[in-house]
Amino acid sequence: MKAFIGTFVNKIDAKGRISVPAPFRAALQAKNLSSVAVYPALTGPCIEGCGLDRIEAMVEAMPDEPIPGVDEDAIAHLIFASARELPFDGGGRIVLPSEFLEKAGLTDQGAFIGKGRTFQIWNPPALQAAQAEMFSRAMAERQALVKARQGVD
Amino acid sequence: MKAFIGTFVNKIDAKGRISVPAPFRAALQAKNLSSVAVYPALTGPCIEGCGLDRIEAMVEAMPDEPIPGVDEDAIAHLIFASARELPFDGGGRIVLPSEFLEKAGLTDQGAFIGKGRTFQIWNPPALQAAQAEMFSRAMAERQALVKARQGVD
DNA sequence: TTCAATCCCATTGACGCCCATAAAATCCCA
DNA sequence: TGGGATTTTATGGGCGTCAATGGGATTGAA
Repeated sequence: MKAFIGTFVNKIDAKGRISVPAPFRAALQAKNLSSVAVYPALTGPCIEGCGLDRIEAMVEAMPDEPIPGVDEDAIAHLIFASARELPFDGGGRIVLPSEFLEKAGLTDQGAFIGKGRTFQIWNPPALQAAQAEMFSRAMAERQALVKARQGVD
Repeated sequence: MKAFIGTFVNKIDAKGRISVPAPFRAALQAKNLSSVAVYPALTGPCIEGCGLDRIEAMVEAMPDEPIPGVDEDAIAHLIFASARELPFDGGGRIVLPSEFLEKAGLTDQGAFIGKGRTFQIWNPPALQAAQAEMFSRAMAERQALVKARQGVD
């Protein structure tokens, strides 16, 4: 399976259009998809996307019960209800609805980042800040591990 | 499995191209790969690379849940999002994106060093300095061991 | 009719692909 | 074993293609 890998910053034009990076399109077209499914991310101030097939797989994976559990109901609201299918235009672009632009604080540029099975679209400065913090946290934990080992040896 | 072994210093031309050492290419072509996956190293001022298969294996190994954990999310950001797939040209070269050149302080030369399952690309002087420091630290620990033994004997 | 969404076409600039050269390593045979 | 021939590698440069982007035309709905 082709994964979503890499970071690509593209422009958002006056019509709200943005080019989906060619590698991401290729990954989707390998599954005969000509659109992306997009929904607000649950992990940060950005929007998340994937192939429609993954959404449908999530539906299949949900238990089908007369009275859904609280978590299932929440996921249904947060993902299924909030998701939109955005088809590519001839140039490989999608039109971002205004709700999504607002949710992610997008104005003139959008940063596509691959996250494996999914990708996200960020406001570039916000992405910078979020990743810088993750990086320093990772370094700090590495230091903590080194320190812990020193106590052991 | 063929490992990445050895050190090779190659030129970076005006287009940002650099030849991947033939032994490394051979290791990748043994897996039918015609590209490398490259990402900023978490351990030092250099960039790290491997076959795309290794990245995709990491993707497969990640749990596929609607709401990822904080650690999974961080890995996705620091590896998947930060990685780029760089295909070989006819001569076995890759073009290094400017983010990577900056991250590793690369200008006119790059030093490929094999690290087993992965390899790294360094600014040659920075590599010298880092290796010298590792060497002296190893020697210092050796001295400490010698001293400890003296107390025992 | 007016607005919005979708489709189509044009531009341009980057990137992939090709070939050409030179140096180095390897091979082969005397 | 030595020297020449051949292959592989590293590197430079040019050209064509495709991706990203902008703008206009067409369709459909309010």
